[in-house]
Amino acid sequence: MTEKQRKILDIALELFAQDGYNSTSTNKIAQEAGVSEGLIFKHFGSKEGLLDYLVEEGVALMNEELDNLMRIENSVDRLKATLRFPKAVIDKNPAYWKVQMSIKFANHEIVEKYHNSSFMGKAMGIISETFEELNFENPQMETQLLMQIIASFFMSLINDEMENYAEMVSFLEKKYNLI
Amino acid sequence: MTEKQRKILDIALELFAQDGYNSTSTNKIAQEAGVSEGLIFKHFGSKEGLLDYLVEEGVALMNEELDNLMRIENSVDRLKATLRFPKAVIDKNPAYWKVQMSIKFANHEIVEKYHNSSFMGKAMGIISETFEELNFENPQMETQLLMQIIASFFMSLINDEMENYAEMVSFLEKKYNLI
DNA sequence: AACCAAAGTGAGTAATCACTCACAAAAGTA
DNA sequence: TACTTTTGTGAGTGATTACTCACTTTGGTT
Repeated sequence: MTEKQRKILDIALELFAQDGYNSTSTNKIAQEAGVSEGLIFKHFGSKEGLLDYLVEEGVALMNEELDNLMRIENSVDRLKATLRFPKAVIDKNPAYWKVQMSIKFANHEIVEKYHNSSFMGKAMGIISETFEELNFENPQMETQLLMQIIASFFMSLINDEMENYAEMVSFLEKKYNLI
Repeated sequence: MTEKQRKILDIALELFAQDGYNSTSTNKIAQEAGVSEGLIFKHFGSKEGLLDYLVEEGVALMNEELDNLMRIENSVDRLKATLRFPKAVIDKNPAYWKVQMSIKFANHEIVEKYHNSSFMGKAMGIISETFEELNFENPQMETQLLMQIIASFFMSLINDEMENYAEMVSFLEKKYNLI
């Protein structure tokens, strides 16, 4: 990976997150990266190829975080960490998830392409296992509900719409009897 | 409102919902509506003016639905109806909410403009009042959590990602002791 | 030094975009 | 009927878009 190649990716990620994929021109990316526009296409083939690369990086990051979560042995601690997961992940790399969200609703064809490589399955596995270990009455529905809640937290955090995240976490900890 | 004016709105709503606002050209709207492209601008000023009109219609629809919800006297029944609210609303007019979601993440400037006219405040008022009437221990946090859950349901339903909505509703009814 | 593949350039291109405008048809209104 | 207003047309425009291509520069190998 060349220095300029990395620069293109970094600037593209920043601009995609800030202005959206569709509203960011390859011309602007080239200018801000201090690079000729042609180089983008030499390296990534197309604008969508550039997005592909960034999405893959995001997926890799998310899988890493999920692996860390999975490694927590104690079920109670794992569930606690799961509740804190959205904020922890977003604080590390907000741009990747802003891009993911912006394409999820705007570009239907592109979303279809990425849908398979989703990490939802892995996340569901972790949560499901946790609720089973904790002997919840209906682990499947508990899993599905918590997945919804976490997804919603992701969206709110990306839009800076959740000031009292910590309070919400401790509220949920009480509900789940984790004290 | 002219016949052609209504036709433009209907087609625009359909195409915005299907392909997204940015990916829908005024040319295509005109063609599918059987109307000259100029007429769109004569009636709505700009492409964004057309979107404004549709968003206002959506806001009016949502406020109507919220008023209906508010009119339910019995707290238990109102909370039950609140849980069914997302599916009930989306089943009636899916296109409006697909458009709302697609612009929420793609067009940052446009979102800012609509953010004030949000009906979130009204929804929060209804739910908050319900939890207080039902003597929940922490009505504020309960409200915020349920708002998140409902928002998540909206998103999942729009993307056709929730097959067992009914099961989820009855699961939540048990959780909230509504049986 | 001679050579070559990869990295990098930047002017150019065809397509698409939202939007304009001079004009025509239709619909009131008197 | 004579008029004004509203509704409607469609060719045209400048700006922007993603992408191409002929070419140059750079870095490493023999």
